[in-house]
Amino acid sequence: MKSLEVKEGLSIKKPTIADVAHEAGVSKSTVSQYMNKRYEYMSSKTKGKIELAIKELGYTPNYIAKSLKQKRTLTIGIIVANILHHFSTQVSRAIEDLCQERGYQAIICNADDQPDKERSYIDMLRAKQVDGIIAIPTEGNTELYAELVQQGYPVVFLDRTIADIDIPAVVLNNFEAARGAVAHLLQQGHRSIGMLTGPLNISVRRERVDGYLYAMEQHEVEHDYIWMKEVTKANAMAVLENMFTLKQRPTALVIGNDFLLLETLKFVKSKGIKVPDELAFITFDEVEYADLFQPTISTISQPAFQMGRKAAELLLGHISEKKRPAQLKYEFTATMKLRDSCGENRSL
Amino acid sequence: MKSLEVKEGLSIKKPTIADVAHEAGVSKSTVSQYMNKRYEYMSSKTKGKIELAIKELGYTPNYIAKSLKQKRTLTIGIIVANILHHFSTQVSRAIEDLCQERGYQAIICNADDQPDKERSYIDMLRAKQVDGIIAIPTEGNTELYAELVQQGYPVVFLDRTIADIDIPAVVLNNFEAARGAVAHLLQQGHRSIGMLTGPLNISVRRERVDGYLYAMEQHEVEHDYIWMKEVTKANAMAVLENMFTLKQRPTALVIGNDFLLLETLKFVKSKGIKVPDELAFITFDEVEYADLFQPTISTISQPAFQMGRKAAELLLGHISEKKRPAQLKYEFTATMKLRDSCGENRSL
DNA sequence: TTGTATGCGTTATCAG
DNA sequence: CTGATAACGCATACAA
Repeated sequence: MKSLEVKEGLSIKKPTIADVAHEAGVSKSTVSQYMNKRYEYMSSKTKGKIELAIKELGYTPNYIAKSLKQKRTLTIGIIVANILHHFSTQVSRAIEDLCQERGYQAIICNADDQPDKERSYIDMLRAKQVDGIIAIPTEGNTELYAELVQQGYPVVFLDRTIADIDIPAVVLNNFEAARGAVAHLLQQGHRSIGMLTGPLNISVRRERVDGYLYAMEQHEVEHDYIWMKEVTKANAMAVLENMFTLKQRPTALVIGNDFLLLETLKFVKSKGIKVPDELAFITFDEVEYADLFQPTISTISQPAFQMGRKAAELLLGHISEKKRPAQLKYEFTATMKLRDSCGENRSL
Repeated sequence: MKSLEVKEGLSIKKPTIADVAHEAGVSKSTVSQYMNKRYEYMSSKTKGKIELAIKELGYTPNYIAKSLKQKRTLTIGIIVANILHHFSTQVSRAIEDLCQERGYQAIICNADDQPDKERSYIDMLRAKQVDGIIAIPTEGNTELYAELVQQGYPVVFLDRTIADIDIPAVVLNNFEAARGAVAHLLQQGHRSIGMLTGPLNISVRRERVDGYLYAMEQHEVEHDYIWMKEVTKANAMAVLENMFTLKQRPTALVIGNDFLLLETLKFVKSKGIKVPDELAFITFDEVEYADLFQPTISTISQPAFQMGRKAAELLLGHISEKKRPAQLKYEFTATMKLRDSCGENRSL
């Protein structure tokens, strides 16, 4: 009963490799060999002694010491925009899964889209010597990222990319996704189509807007029918209300993310607007209730898991191969899930 | 331009405290003093030299080395049931926020309710010398937790507790929450009330079932009207379908979590059941769409943020004070948010 | 096949 | 006020 050794409630000092060596009557290096499974030239007798000593003492190696020596921590950092967003949790989960498969651990950090927090997390992660970083970056720390890449430090961007920075990025084909959604709405007969997006200080959103505008222009829609609305969660309702008092108001909407979807749903409900007859919409991001809502909600679904996994593969590859991924951009495709809210099942 | 020093794309060795000492013409210990803001007996001249050298070299301290020396990592581990659950992300977020305030970092691990994964994460976290652990525990590693507590290692349980283990826990008053919900339904005139819960190998769920049964018995409901259904996400639909073919089928339901809520909604929708007239329900866990759904969904809402923050306070307190929290149980109260789905706004 | 010596980058102790 | 030196726990080259 090893528990007998630790009667007192005091914090017990953990046994070290030296203790094991002493207990087993061998040297530290031999124990070290054992721990790292270099059994090749080890007599089964010493092996047995060491095994016993380890069990006896309840020895577990100290990774901190190991890391200091080996200059790697088997840990990576993830910097997400906000862990409360589905997309962030999904990619985190995917990254974590791959890490576990490969013996790595991930530290998840919330930058909240604030460059200050982002910087402070990067600094902390580096101080902790994490072997690499996967980030959903803001655009406020480009010099810092440039510095990292220049030092040969493994970094992979996810979801977003930053212009002129030589860091591989796993992204969605946002332009095409938005363009396709708008094209579908146009084809359904809509002419006045709105786009509701979060602040355009983020590449992803700008690309989506570009796709939207491109589709509208291709279809030669009059300028009066183009409603590109840059909103925050706080003012989305007000903007919608205002827009819908106007004559040429949109009959369809492309919504930028699940948060804005909620605002839209709130708006629609409060005004008693009929979906999709009075207003059709399709939203970026899959939501769990898409199929259950009345009407069901059309979505532009991102392969979040695959994207997260890909990012992790690239980063871990970079770490182990010691050379950065070949491509600079790994693009994934969104899939439209057409349901009732964009008028799929009605005759216009 | 410090960037000039690192022309080659090769991985640059980071400057150490020794490099700074050399550059500044002082000793390592003096630089160390400086880094730790022990300026008391330091001439402003040396201070300046060190400052300059640090900037010159772009020196940042190595926390791994620091941790090895100081035997603390300023890192804690969080073991959650599943990061894809809202509750887990919310508590993680709350914990992380407090950690950041106090200069700690959190490593989030997904145990997926699998004791094996849980054990392997605990081992890994300990190997990495994290200063403490917050866990939503399974009941498959009680000996391991017993060992930890016996070693005086800081652990706090969250959401769940384990019998006979001397570890402080932050929990919901599940019994009372379930009892209250059932009492409300009874008061609304329901008699046949069902309870849909996940597998009962988890204390939280058993407590809720106890609360449910207590309320039913208090109200002297006949045994035929008690529908306690232990289901998984996979078979929930089938169980519901089966139950609703029966004569004494429930007219109201208490749902155990947001996953089962989705299944119930799917069921209700596929069968065209009218809520709340043909079936009323209330669910544990707040969902973002509760107010938007048709009908709006009554919820039993947990103060996830406060619970997470409390757990973090207890753990960080234990770590810094070096003695465990006074109480063994910190109980939070759920709040019922009565909306349409449990018949709040209709006359029976 | 195993042991000895040295260093990883810090901090702590104690002289000076 | 500052510096030399010894840890911290492990891995590795080299010796034996």
